[in-house]
Amino acid sequence: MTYWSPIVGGVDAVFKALADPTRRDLLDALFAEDGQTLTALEERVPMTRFGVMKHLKALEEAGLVVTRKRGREKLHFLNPVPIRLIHDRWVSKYAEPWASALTELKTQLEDTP
Amino acid sequence: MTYWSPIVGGVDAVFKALADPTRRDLLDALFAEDGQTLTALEERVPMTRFGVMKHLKALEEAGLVVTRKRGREKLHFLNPVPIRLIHDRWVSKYAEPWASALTELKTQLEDTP
DNA sequence: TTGACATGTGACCTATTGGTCACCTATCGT
DNA sequence: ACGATAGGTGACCAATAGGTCACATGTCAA
Repeated sequence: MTYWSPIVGGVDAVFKALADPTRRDLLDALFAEDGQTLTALEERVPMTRFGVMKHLKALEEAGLVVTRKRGREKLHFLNPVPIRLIHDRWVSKYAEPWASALTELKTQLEDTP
Repeated sequence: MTYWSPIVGGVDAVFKALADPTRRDLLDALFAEDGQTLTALEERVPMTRFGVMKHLKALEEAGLVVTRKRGREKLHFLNPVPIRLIHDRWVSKYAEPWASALTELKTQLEDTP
């Protein structure tokens, strides 16, 4: 069951969105400076405005980016919620057991005289 | 600088590998039961052996799966290291500030009389 | 040794994706 | 009102990815 999901296209959309290096670069750009406009982001990436627009659309549909319009410009903000959900519900599943296995090993070693 | 990398194709390969639902299913299958063979995994997924092979190859090149040969069979094991690296170096960057922002807010609220 | 079994390779096709462009709408400043 | 600026749409193309198949190699078990 899903309690609340800002992820329109589901988990799959988030993973797919993160799969492209350009989109990760855009997230990095927004992480460095939030609320940037399309034309500002366009300069950060070797691509025409239209390519950037498509990537931003993918990020937005995945819920990784939220937007607000101010006059004729569109401001883009990073939304960490989906990536946090991915982490909590999926990444931790694989990463944690390994970490705890290490911890157990450590404990075991320390407990052995 | 990279200290040690089991990720052959780099971070990008890992993200790309995780982007496909079939490959995530395969990881789930290996998470449920480690060391499965190709034909065993084939039954878990609506696809021919060859499709599964390609997906496993992608997972292996991303370092998410490691293999061992036993006679004529090839055993597949889940490797949590790359996903852990992704988490530590990338996911946490976006997820953590948000979490700490919440924590700060909480602290602030509690400190206000 | 012979047949069944487990996996591997390369060609092949189709659907999807990344990227560009011509053209269009809306808003700003003067 | 005007040109300049910010963003949007749909068509289009090339590259890649997902999937299947014919065929081929290595390994087990009787």
